[in-house]
Amino acid sequence: MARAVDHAERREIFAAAALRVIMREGVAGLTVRAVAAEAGFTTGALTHYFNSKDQLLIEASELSARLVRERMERAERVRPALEAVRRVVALALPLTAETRGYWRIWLAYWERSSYDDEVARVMRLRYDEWRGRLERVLRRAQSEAAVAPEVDAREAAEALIALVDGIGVQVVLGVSRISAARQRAMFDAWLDKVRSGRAPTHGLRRSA
Amino acid sequence: MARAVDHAERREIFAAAALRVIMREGVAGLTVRAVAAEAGFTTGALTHYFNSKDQLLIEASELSARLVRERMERAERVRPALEAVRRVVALALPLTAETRGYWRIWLAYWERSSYDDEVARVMRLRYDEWRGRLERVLRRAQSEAAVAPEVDAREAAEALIALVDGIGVQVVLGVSRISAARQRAMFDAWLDKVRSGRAPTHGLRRSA
DNA sequence: CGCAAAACATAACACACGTTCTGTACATTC
DNA sequence: GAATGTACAGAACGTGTGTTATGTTTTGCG
Repeated sequence: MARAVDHAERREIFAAAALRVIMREGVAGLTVRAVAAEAGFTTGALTHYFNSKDQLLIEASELSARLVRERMERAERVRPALEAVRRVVALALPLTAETRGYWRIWLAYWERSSYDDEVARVMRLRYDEWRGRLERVLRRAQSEAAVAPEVDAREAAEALIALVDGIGVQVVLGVSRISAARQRAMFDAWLDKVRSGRAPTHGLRRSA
Repeated sequence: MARAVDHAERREIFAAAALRVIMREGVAGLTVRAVAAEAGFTTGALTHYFNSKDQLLIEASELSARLVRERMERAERVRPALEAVRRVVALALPLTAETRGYWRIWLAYWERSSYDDEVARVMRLRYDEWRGRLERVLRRAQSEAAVAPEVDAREAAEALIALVDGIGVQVVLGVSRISAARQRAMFDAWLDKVRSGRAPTHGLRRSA
């Protein structure tokens, strides 16, 4: 036997390269040759770790999820809960260049999932996780009386996802330069609808 | 000379076929052979009317816009203006199977526009038209005192577009079965924020 | 009619793609 | 230090692609 390299690590290198290719040229530009070159290898190396392009596509998607998950979980634990809602959503909004890159990737996966069942299945898992996270933190905010008790947490989470997705799309398309401030304002307007009067979270402003 | 067929009509036949192919298999499945077969012709016929695939892609996009524009313009003229807002948005929401088909097409064009400059240019025009329409009808509603005067029509239009896009994405992905009723409820909740108190449009409920 | 141009069909072309196959350097185990 | 399987490189293969080139039918006009 002979093994000097970490198998999982190499796979992640290729997955990360795939994400960069998608950011630059879309899923249509995602070829095994392009990914291999981006990673600094040849197709022979890539096929040694992935025996199909579909596997690579899925693994890249899972990498992108893993990259944000840790930060999301940290933001979710913040107290008070209403501030956690703010931080979690702030991580999802395309406020930074990095997040805008992720939005381009997600848009690509959305398109593909509309006719690729395997990708659709993975996307569904991602959304369940995302909705669950929002639902959880909204419920916590309710228990702290920061969100009105008559609000249905599940429906609120779905509405919030729709808002965030809508903002993400417009920013990626560049159809209207929605500034970071405007993104926050749109989110705050939504949050105001949902909040109960006696929330003690006033004056808490986050950085960019 | 010899011409028995309407040139523009034939082009539209191919453009419509392209839309159907995109609906069924995404932009990745949009091949000149597939479109020609879908239209009941061969590639020779297609190239007689379009000398590049990109031209076909753009023309198909313009067809999809034209198909909804007429209905949009009709809905926009409805009075009172607040009801026009409702109808225009209802046309955009993925309430029917037909509209859901269009959403799949638009999603495909979004993805492509993130790395194809020509498609991005066309998409930008579409969005300007769409935002302009919403802005116009919202302003009219303001002049009828159905929307609060302090609302910025442009910003409100952008927020509304984000909401509609977000709903559209979730429905196309099928990540959460947002019913037609829920879609309307989400829109109504948004509209309530924007309305002034003395709007005379209560009790007016549209059909599905 | 005759003929020229339009409206197609069909085939060929060059290329890029995912996949597979073959070859080779190298680290590890005996 | 040979043996052996890993980690790659690089080329080849078959297929599907957009485009182009070459036919064949159809249609209007003098």
